[in-house]
Amino acid sequence: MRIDLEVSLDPTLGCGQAHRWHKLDDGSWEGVWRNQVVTMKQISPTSVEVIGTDDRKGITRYLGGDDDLETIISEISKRDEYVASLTDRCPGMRILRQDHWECLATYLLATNANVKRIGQMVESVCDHFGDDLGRRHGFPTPKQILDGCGCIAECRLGFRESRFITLAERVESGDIDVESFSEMNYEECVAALQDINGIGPKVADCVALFAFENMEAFPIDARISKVMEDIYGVTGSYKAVSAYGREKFGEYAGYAQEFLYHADFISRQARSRNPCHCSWQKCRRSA
DNA sequence: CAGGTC
DNA sequence: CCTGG
Repeated sequence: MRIDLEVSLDPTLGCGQAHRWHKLDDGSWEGVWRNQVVTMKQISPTSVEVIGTDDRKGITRYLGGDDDLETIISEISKRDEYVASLTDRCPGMRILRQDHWECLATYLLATNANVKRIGQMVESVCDHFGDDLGRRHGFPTPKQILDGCGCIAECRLGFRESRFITLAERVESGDIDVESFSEMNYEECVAALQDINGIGPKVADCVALFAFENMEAFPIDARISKVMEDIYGVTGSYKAVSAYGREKFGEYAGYAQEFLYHADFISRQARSRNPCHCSWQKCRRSA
């Protein structure tokens, strides 16, 4: 199935928003979406070939296809020159609309772990408890996790394990109604999320942005924290830096965050691959 | 020490 | 604090 949409899969699927997409040797992306093994391949800047589902509307929505990129980019660009300069470099990057439960449970595991390790933990949890889909496993429901939780130690979640089980219990019992979060505005949503053990301000912002469509959320992770200091000279508490981002970039601050994140990701990647960039700077300085 | 949280 | 790159 071919989808005509301005979207760039590499920065959208491969930069840490969601954790189940793997890039295959042929350049396509394989992941699991709604318990279907889905493959997406970039055909042109404005079209992708999707295999594994025929839900055109659903997958388009998942890819953030309902967002008007032109409006969003113009809005965040007029608020900041630096972000404006980044948007051209990364056309078609979008914010995903992830499954509510999967996103929440995944980001609960994301504390104090690097991207690679988050992916390992998530994949392990899926392999242990999720539906067998052939090549991959689905993301488990709360019930599947609780039914199989005797062997959860094998997933090696560390100190996140008990939080993960407790979350599954609270959702399964109805104590937490995940769907109710989508009715809330940003402040309410983040506050409700932070009532969950193991979820602080950073994870709450990520889930509010990537699952519950609060596009003004501005999550501050280690990378963005450095960017905010280096580019804008902003330091301080999580609350302060995040509020600065929301106020500066406005209702689409989450998109601004993704552009800042992606630009830093690319520049660090280039620096580590090309050490002579550093020596060039030294030469220049000594000259 | 790592995309934090208790 | 768990665990692993």
